[in-house]
Amino acid sequence: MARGRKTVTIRDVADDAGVSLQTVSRVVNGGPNVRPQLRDKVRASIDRLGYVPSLAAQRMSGSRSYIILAINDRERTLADWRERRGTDWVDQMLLGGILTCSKHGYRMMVELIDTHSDHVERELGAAISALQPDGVVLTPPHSENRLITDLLAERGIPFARIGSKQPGPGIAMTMGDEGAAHLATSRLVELGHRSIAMIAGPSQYSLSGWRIEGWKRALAEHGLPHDGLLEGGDFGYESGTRAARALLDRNPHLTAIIASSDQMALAALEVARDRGLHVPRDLSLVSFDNTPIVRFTQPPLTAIDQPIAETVSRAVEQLIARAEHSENDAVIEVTAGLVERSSTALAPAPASGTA
Amino acid sequence: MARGRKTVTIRDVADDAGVSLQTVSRVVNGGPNVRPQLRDKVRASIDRLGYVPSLAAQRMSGSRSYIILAINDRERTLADWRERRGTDWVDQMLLGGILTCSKHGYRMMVELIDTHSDHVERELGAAISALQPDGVVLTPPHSENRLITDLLAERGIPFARIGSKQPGPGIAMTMGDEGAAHLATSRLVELGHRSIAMIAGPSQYSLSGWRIEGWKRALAEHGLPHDGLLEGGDFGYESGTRAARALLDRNPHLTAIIASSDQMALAALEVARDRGLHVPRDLSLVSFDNTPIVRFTQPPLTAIDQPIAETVSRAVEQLIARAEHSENDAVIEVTAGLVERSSTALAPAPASGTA
DNA sequence: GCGCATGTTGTTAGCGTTCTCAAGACTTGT
DNA sequence: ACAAGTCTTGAGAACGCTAACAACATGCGC
Repeated sequence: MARGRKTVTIRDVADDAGVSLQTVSRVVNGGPNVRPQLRDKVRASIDRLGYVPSLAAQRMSGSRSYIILAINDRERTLADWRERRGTDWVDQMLLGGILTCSKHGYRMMVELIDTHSDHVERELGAAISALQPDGVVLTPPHSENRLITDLLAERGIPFARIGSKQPGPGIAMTMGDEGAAHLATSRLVELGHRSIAMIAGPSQYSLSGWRIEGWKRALAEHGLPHDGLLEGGDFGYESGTRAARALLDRNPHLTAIIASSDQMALAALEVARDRGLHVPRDLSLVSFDNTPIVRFTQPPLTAIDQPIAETVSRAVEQLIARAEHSENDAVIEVTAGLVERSSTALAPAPASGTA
Repeated sequence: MARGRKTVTIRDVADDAGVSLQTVSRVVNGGPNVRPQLRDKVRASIDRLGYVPSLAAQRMSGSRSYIILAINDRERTLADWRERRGTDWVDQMLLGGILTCSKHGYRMMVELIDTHSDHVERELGAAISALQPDGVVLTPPHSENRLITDLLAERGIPFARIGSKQPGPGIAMTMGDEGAAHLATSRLVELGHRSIAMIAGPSQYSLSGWRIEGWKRALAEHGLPHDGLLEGGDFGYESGTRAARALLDRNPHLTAIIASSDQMALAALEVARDRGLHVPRDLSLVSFDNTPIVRFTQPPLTAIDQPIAETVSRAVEQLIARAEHSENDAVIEVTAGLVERSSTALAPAPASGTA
């Protein structure tokens, strides 16, 4: 029982079409020098027999594995998952990646690796040795981990660092964090806000820094101060609560907060509600990420849309190009947009009498 | 440049340890008859050289590929993704799968396939031929597609059908839909509700039917009617709006709705708000899925928690067991729990004077 | 001490593909 | 019409690993 019908191999096709293995291989791979007549005959055999080359065999003999590996932070992923926060990285990245891979005849595989562990190298090395991927996509906070990038560079595997601006080795891809923060801040200024705070992400993510820069730059352009208006968080809900409280305690005239993640924005929304502040009448709120959650809060949140899927998709395309004909490293910036919903509004008229 | 350091192969280890290839292979695969002394020596060489067997080579020569393939519905996945609904299947399933796979030395690969297309067979056949997975996880609505299950059965590949109760071929795994619906309904009855409606999922998913059954059974147990209290949806937001409106129009005394997806529950929440009905004071709401979204709505929704990750995890374990030593098919039921939040409350006292 | 089971190691032959190189068929310029 | 190329096809090796078997050591009962 359960005997699988024998697999159709290239040899079966060759026999069926009356040609050599090599000719079939050439047809399959779009080889250049095959007579049209023969090519059609071989194609017919392939269709009739339902032949599909074995990925493993292709990897064995050829130079490519047709596999792109996507590396995620295990710790963060698992935390997100267990606590049922939106695991936005994973699904957006996976879908963007899978689609683009399959468009080019590649496959995407996801690997979870601990950043904090001492054996990042071992874990990554093992994955690479086992899979021998043609390219690797690194997500923060792996993107700027020297141990990782050095290892990949040494092995000569093309890789893309999502959320990094450092030129080479590897392709650096950013999602316009500085510009996005600047955009959000400017928009708030436009709405009349003069005291605009930021809840930043953890400093080990460079994008946290860029967002702070964008925010500061926008404030500076309008001659607004930023002292006491910055709090740090770890992207998680609880840290958002802490940060929002601290900001509101410290700045009685605060009218707007930009949070570096949806979870922290949600927390800020809750803090505002607790204190009887109406969003957006009393306090405007902008978040980063634009995960599905923020459309269904009350009010729905204005958010910077992180184009994760698109970024990964473009990263994959770059990697495949490098796998097939070697190209140079690059720094690529995808721009993020602002999706205005109902958590932002004109700044309240300054309470002239108070404090 | 960019020449990768040559890969460490089993031969390098063999030479280093002064043994034959086969001995190394035995050590790597935990073979039974190797002298401890030699085994340690080989292990030392493996560690020193950082050897990890090539998956492709293992697949080529051995009978296993160490790959589990997870099949998702492309259409639904893409729709969810584009519209930024929570792509709950994908990430929960992926994470549950990846973790369990890697625990056993396997890898999980995700494939998106169109159910509606006429060439499901071709798409799936291609994936199987290329990857030659040791097991396949099918998610609804693929789980009961004869074309797919027949193909897998014929090829002798173990597979698990998530969301199916039909015994064999393949492992059938359900997430206790009938029981969960019964539980939610009973709980509402307990809270004093007498008119409890359901917004069901599309009929092509058998779980839609089971949920309806559980709901009806609970109602019947308490002598409550179900006429006019059922509406169908497609799991999406818009369909939920339509269904909720129809239910409220038709049943003036309606005090509770169970929705077969979070999106539809969200829609119902919005419809209630539009009509000036307070949730949960005037209307109780229970949803299915318990995706991250429902924790942050106002009020947070009571929801049936679909243990997707756990189910997939168990499915993977079953598949691996079958890949290694053949076992019989099975029907496995994982039970879903009810997470009570603030969208459910005691039924309002019947408005005695009205209609 | 002999025969035989059992434990341990090595040898050989593939797995399905692509790469390299060589050989034959067909052009082309003169 | 002939040499020199170009296009087309095929043969054989190689990729890294495991399965199957062969060979040798070791232990045991008698």
